[in-house]
Amino acid sequence: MTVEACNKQKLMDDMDDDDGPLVFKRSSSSSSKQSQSNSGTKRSIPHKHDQQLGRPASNALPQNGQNNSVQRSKMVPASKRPSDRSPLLSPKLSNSFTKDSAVKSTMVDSRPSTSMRGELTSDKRQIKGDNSLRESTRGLKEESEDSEDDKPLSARLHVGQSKINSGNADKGANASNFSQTSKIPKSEDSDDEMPLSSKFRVKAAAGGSTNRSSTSGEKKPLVAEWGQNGSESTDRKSSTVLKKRTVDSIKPTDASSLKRPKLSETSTLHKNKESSNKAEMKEEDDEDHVPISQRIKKTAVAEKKSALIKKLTTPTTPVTKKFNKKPNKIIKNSKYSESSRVPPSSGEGQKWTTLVHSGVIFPPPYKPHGVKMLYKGKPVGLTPEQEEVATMFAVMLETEYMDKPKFKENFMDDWRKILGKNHIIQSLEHCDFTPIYDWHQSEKEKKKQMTTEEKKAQKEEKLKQEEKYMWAVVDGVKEKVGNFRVEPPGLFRGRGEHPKMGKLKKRIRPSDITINIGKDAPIPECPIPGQSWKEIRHDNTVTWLAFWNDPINPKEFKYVFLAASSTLKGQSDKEKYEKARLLKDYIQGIRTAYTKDFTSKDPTKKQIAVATYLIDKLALRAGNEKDDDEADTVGCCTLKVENVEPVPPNILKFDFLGKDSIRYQNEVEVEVAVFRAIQEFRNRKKGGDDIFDKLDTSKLNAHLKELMPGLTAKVFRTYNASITLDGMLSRETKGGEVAEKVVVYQHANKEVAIICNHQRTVSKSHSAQMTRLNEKIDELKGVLEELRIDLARVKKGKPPLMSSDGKSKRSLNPNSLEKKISQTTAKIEKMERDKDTKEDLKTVALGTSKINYLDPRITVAWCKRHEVPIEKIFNKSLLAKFAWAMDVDPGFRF
DNA sequence: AGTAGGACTTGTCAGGATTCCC
DNA sequence: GGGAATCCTGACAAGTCCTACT
Repeated sequence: MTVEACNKQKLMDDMDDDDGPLVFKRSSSSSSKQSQSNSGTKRSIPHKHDQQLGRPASNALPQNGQNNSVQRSKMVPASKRPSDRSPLLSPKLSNSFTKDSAVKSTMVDSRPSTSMRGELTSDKRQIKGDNSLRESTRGLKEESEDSEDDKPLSARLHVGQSKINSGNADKGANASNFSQTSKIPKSEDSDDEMPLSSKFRVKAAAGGSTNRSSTSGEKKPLVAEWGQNGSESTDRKSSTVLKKRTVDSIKPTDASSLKRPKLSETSTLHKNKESSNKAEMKEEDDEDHVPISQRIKKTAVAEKKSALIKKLTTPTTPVTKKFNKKPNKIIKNSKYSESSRVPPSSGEGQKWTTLVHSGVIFPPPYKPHGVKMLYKGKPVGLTPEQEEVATMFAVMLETEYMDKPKFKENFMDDWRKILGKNHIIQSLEHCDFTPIYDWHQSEKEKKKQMTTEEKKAQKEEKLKQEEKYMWAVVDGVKEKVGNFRVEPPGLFRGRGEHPKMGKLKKRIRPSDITINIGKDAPIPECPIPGQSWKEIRHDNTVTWLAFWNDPINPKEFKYVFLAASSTLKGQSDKEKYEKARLLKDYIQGIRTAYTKDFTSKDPTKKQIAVATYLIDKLALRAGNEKDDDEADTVGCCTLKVENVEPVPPNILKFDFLGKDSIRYQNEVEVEVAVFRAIQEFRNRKKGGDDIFDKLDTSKLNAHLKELMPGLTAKVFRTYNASITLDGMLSRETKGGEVAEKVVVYQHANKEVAIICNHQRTVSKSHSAQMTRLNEKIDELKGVLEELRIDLARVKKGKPPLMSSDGKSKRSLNPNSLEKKISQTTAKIEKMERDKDTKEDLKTVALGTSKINYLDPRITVAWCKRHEVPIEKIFNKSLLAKFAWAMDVDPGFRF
């Protein structure tokens, strides 16, 4: 533990120094999704002529070089229209500024300067901006929404949040702890545990952290209804009945079970769950005034930490399985004897003891179609091998890749190798792939036209062929395999401006594949006669079942792993969240330490401090070094001078391409010390030079590990995401319908997605869908108006109005009319909610954070507390993936 | 200490499956 | 019943981070 004790006065001084406001601005530029040079340019609709490639009519494509996707987000009706919601709940509404406004909002750190969290947290921020502007724009809902859509995700949240905290100021409660050590358990609602980016909303409602005790949900824990592990799962379909191991059973030493031994009990005593939960809740109620982290007995905390530390440094001791809740599959008279099983991760990095599987399945060999493409207008015959590659290109005619010279160049280079030097085809310019494209389209159409029976038969046939590859037996437990299909050959579709896009991804053969399997297991038969596997290994320290070298980048690998629902994956998932939870106990000290180092004389220390601050505050990725043959993207450690522009007095403007070439744009007001440090790091450097020249991810992570065992840069992302969800759910869930609670969840989920910059392309049909919705709403409003008139007339004894087609309507009694009116009103409200939600989420991808960053136990516990069926939040595959989290205590807090 | 290799997680999208609505 | 909307899943690209080697 190298976090040094912090001198309180020194901190205060630092704080005074940096006492300026934190500003989060929206940038005025358009969509933050990607930023390729040609981004946003709608492609014209050529047909055969424009590039001689025979490209048919095409649609405009999204900016990151990928096709638009259909609307994917799950629409959950909002409980209220955004305009009716508290502005505190709606970033969008609270920031109704016009598109062109350069600085949309400003947050001020209004915290008393005596706050210990001081310059780090900036937790009490206020809108500095012009009230009248705010007022005047409040009415411009539609415009503001539109303008919001043009904002980078990263900026949206900050802006949105800015209004949320107008100066509540109960910081500093933990000040006395602050200087002691970096790992002081503290109040769960302490701002120190909140992501810096979302702190300012802390304590928006009184007793925010304690509302878990106030819901009726506790009376009837849903877990009982869901079943023990919540995963009904595909597993049941399996022909062989095997035993399902649970994560808890594997990891009896798990931190959380140490922390709350009761949980395990609860899960075992299934029938008594209700009462036991009640009892637990009562206990929690009694302790409501005590922060959760302090409720845990100190020894338990110590144990938890030491357990984790141990896990992180030494292999876990094998422990006999303690519980075996609701085994999904049990092999009758199995050869997989239970006694022989050892929990994964036991022994020296051992992940399994026995492993049986059937290897991988290969795509079918290429079937030539014989359709001739044109070269200089004349049909050209191609060998099947040449035709196969031509077809790969032809089917991509309608994609944005056709606008990328690099793609075409790489394709042509590789195709030429197959065509041979003296082939008639010498230049892509003169190629017309339309005949092949058309053939492909007609094949697609034929497939579409197949009858349901034919489709079903085909599906069954496929399933029959694949069934045996779909499963592995790990330590006697049947588990789903993730990606058992070998990738078919194709053209590499690198994202962004990947230098290798368009290159031929050659066909993978058995001789390319290394199989990993248990020593005593039968070696999978090679599915292609006459060929054999490259190598057979029996390495039980890894979880992969097979791998081959990436044909595009031969020094990299493609692995076959178990599916996300497998115990092995679940276990590592749980460990990930436990590590992030542990960070909660250290975060205060870590922030103290890096704040101190903002002004360090040691340049490396100083860079580490500033980088850690950015990772903590903005949830940036670590930023590993990249080769020249990869897309030019950056993360924190690889930020270039040109990616961060300091704007005095203390604003940093970020603009860079991150993972998947997704653009990150954000303007953030930072500590003055950080601002100065960044200015200094940029001094005497060119635009393309690294800001953090003394730093790389290994140095940064090595440093982080000194602060907390197992801490790496990415843990901050998990931590920030999960603590944000936990906090928001806790603060913002009020009573009401399930649908309203689901909206609260969506809202929290959305904020996390914004923090993590999880974007998606707007669906092609979005605007059409919105138009249709508006039309329907208008229509219903017309109906409503008519009903009201009829009611008034009927009450006066007059007949109802004529219907729109001029016929007279049946006279209804007032009661029926009133009923109709309320039904129609409800329908309109629902549609308005749907519309708002749809608009709200058109550029935000909620799924990624749900799958990767949000501790599922937060969600499960919240569902239990508020009687929200978990199926409203998790789909079938998430339920399977998070089976390990399903029996969490309703009182669980991250 | 630096680097490459290796193993695993995170991320977006396409397209199939399912549901909704007329 | 059929088409559109929506949901879900798999594919596979692109990250992170650990470890072993030099």
